[in-house]
Amino acid sequence: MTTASLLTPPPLTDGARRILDTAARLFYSHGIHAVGVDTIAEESGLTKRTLYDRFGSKDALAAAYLQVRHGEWWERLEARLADLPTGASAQERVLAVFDSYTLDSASTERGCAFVNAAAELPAEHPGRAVVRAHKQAVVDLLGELLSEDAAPTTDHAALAEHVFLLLEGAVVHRGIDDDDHRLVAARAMVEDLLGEDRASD
Amino acid sequence: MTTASLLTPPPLTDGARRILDTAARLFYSHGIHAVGVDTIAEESGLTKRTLYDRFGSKDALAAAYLQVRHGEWWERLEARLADLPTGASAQERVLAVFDSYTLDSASTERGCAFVNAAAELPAEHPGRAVVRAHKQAVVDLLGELLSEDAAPTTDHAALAEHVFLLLEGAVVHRGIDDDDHRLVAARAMVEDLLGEDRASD
DNA sequence: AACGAGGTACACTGATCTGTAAAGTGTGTT
DNA sequence: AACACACTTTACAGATCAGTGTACCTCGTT
Repeated sequence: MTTASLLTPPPLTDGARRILDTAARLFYSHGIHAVGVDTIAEESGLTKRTLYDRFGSKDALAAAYLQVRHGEWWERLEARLADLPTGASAQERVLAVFDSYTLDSASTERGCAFVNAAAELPAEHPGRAVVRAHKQAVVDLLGELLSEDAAPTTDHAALAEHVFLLLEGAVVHRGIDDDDHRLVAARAMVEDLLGEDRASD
Repeated sequence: MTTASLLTPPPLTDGARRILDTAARLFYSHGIHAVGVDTIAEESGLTKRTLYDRFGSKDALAAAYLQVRHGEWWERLEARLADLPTGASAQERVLAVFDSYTLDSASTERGCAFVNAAAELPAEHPGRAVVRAHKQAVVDLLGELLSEDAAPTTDHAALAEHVFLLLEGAVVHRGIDDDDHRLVAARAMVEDLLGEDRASD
């Protein structure tokens, strides 16, 4: 409930939507501090006045950007999960999370949008709450995927944290390295990790 | 050689040192974009003129900040490794890397300085090369620590990558969460990981 | 005594930053 | 006809940004 409202942007007018999409693209590629509101207005084909009428402040726009980013990520992942054959194992479903990064390289070129935002936003910025909510949602999702068919003896929460940290490390370095080799490597690690788990069934 | 020069700042005058120390503190706490050169000059008790005479540009100063940051991190870690009893296992030595984060909380409050910098710096910024060199040095170090007494059957490089990703994920989230619980958890995961490895000797 | 190096003081440039003021246009609804 | 709404245009405020020019001071070295 709290999380849902934190991760869902308010209803938007057409113009606001265009501003937000433009802001999302620019914020992700160049960072939030590096992009001015004038640039956003200009590139979206709307005016700064509209931007402020709709969003109130650059900080609020940045927070909305993170909400949009979460929404897109979540949708892409759910679509990928839905595409799996019925009865897909927990392992296959968790690996689909990694694939959603390696296969959509354009949207991961600069690493994790949420980590990047947290890196440059002060503690009191409204976007930081969105970042925390997003990360909590990812951990929770991994926990749910793992609890569906895993052995009752395994600690699903701990395993989810392990997979989560591998994922985070790999995605972050996707933004530092020039390629996705760490994502591929992390995927293999998780495959091993969950393979061993299943072997102990 | 290349790496060493990338990670070592040039010799500095006393004033330059004070400017750099001040910049390091402010850049880490608030981000590079968020801190102006006027603030750095003022807080270091020197003038902006001196800053530019010594460093030439803010970009160069930011790159030097990352070099200093790496140097301090490396020294702290070497001291911690030197404090270990002689004949300490690879596991103990790798875990010391994690301890260097959990036990020096002030310098990790905002997560990984290098990841944070990469998040806000454009691809062509000189600091990015320092970030990559630093991360390479960390992976290499882990690989060396692990190869010292591990079983010959294990793939040290792959194990080092695994530990590295857990470390990276945990340190990054140290800057997002309010506590170091993920660092503690990651340390335990590595303990397990290397424990199993030793059990297969 | 001369000189260079490190540093100070301070005014300044030109650009860019977030945010606001004021007045007006077009469209659809009641 | 009246009104709300989304949005426009132009202009501006006030701050801050990185970076420079110039003149001067104080050392230690030669």
